[in-house]
Formats: sequence, structure tokens, C-alpha cells
Amino acid sequence: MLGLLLAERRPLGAYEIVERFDWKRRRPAPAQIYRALAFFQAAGLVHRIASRNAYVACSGPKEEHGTVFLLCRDCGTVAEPSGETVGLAVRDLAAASGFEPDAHSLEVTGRCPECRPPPAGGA
Amino acid sequence: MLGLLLAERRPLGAYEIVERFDWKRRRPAPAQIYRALAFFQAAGLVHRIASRNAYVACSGPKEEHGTVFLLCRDCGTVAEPSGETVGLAVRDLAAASGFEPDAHSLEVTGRCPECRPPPAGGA
DNA sequence: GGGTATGATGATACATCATTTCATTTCATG
DNA sequence: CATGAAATGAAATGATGTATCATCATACCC
Repeated sequence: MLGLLLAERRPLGAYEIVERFDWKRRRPAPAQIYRALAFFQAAGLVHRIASRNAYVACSGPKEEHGTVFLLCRDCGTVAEPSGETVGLAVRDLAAASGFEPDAHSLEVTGRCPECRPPPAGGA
Repeated sequence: MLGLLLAERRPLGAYEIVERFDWKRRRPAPAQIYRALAFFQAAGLVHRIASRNAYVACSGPKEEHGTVFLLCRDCGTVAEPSGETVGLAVRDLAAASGFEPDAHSLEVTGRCPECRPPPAGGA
């Protein structure tokens, strides 16, 4: 099932995953999918995009407690950039508030490089 | 209805809001609530906490395109700290990826100052 | 002033997303 | 081979969000 997510560069809803299993026979129920998703999430292989109720395969099974997603509003793809800046910023403002951070998720919407350049005549 | 959200220091689900309207008569339907929420969100007075499917009253009607939430896993309260660090970090990594950011939402889970200190004998 | 178009408001039904619950299978163990 | 724990499969239900349509108010035209 992971392959299904890996094959997509955009987040899939749980019920979308169900439909892709339509091998003429053996169509799994939603609960199966959610169980599998929970497993993969625990393993750090899949992340949930809360703002879309959808799921993506993770770049790598990093032990990180923070995720960053770049969601293209145009083509729907999602990118997962690396970098520590966000993690540092989180620690920063948490410390300022006396908050003890546990995990974080940053979702950025906008346009990906593929969709960004207007047809022509940029300036 | 905004008062209902302002009275809470934690996010409320749409159906929770419905229930609080139970003035013995005149209980609004979910759609009403969602309409009102959409209106307040457009006005920047209410934000949606995607990871909880819940809503909070915003600190102020700032024209910002980014939000940061500190969600206490213990008492459920939500804080909305100020600061530009996150916004800068977003611009940073977006630039590095060629991504054109539009808006962002950062949700940090952890423990708030109220819940953080263990009963006694900290060290 | 009355009739009508336009948009707000209210309610119902429905679509979507997620979980609970229980039956069935599988496989290790006595 | 019988038994029981754990995984798997399926259905029903709950939770969340939206679309559709009816009703009502207001503004505008006649």
C-alpha cells in the first residue's frame, strides 16, 4: 500500500486509497487503510496533511518530531523540504512562552516551482 | 457566536458550538455555524486548527498570512504567540525550494506553562 | 404603494472522513 | 487436535463538512 502513496506526488485521501485497490476483487474497507496508515505513521513513513485530510509518503524514516510541507495550490503536489530553521524557530518561540514543545507540523500553501512561472514575459 | 469562542481558551469543534446554542429553542444547524466560521475566518477573527478539526478566536485581526499555535496536550488550551521567526523561516526554505509561499500554519503540540511543572521535586 | 428580483438566513439531507465493533482467519502452543 | 491470542476483514456507526432548497427580508422597478 505504501507503493500507492509513493507513486503519487500529492496527498491521497484514505478513501482515494481504497478506490485504487479496486483489483476487481478484494477491495479493502476504510478501517484497513486507516490501520495501515497508522502503522506507517508510527514508523515515520507516512505523514498526515491535516489541512487536507490526506496522507503522503515521507521522504525518509527520520526520527524527527517536526514536519514541513509545501503544498501547491495549483497542481496539488506536496514537497517536504529539509532544514532546521523551522525547528529552531519553534524552540525559540516555545522557550519565550514557557511552552514545552513535543512535535510540530508546518503546512505552507503556495505555488511550487513547476506552477510558479507565468506563461511568459516574466519580470 | 464569536463570544462563545472567545469565552474558551481552547479550540471548539463546530458541533460543540452547535450544542452551546441550545437555548431551549432555536438550535442552529451545522451549516449556520460553518457559514459564521467562514465569515469570521475571512475577517481574520477565527482560525481553524486543522489537526483537531476545531476553531479558536484569534488574538487580533492581523493581516498576517501565517499563524502559529501552541497546543497543550494536557489541558487542551491553545496559545497564539507572536513573532516573526517562523515567517522568516518559511520564506527562507521556500526560497531555497523555489516555492512561492502564500500562507502557512504551524501547529506545535506540547505542554503549556500551566501544565509543565511536575508536582514537585523538579530537577 | 404593490410586485418582483436579489441576497441573507434557516433547515434538511447528503457527502466525506474516521473509528468502533465484531466476526473470521491464522498461527503458536499445550 | 483443541485452545487461545493476535492479526485481518467487513460492516455499522460516529464525526465532520457541504450542497441543496425553502423561507424571509430588503431593495428596486413599475
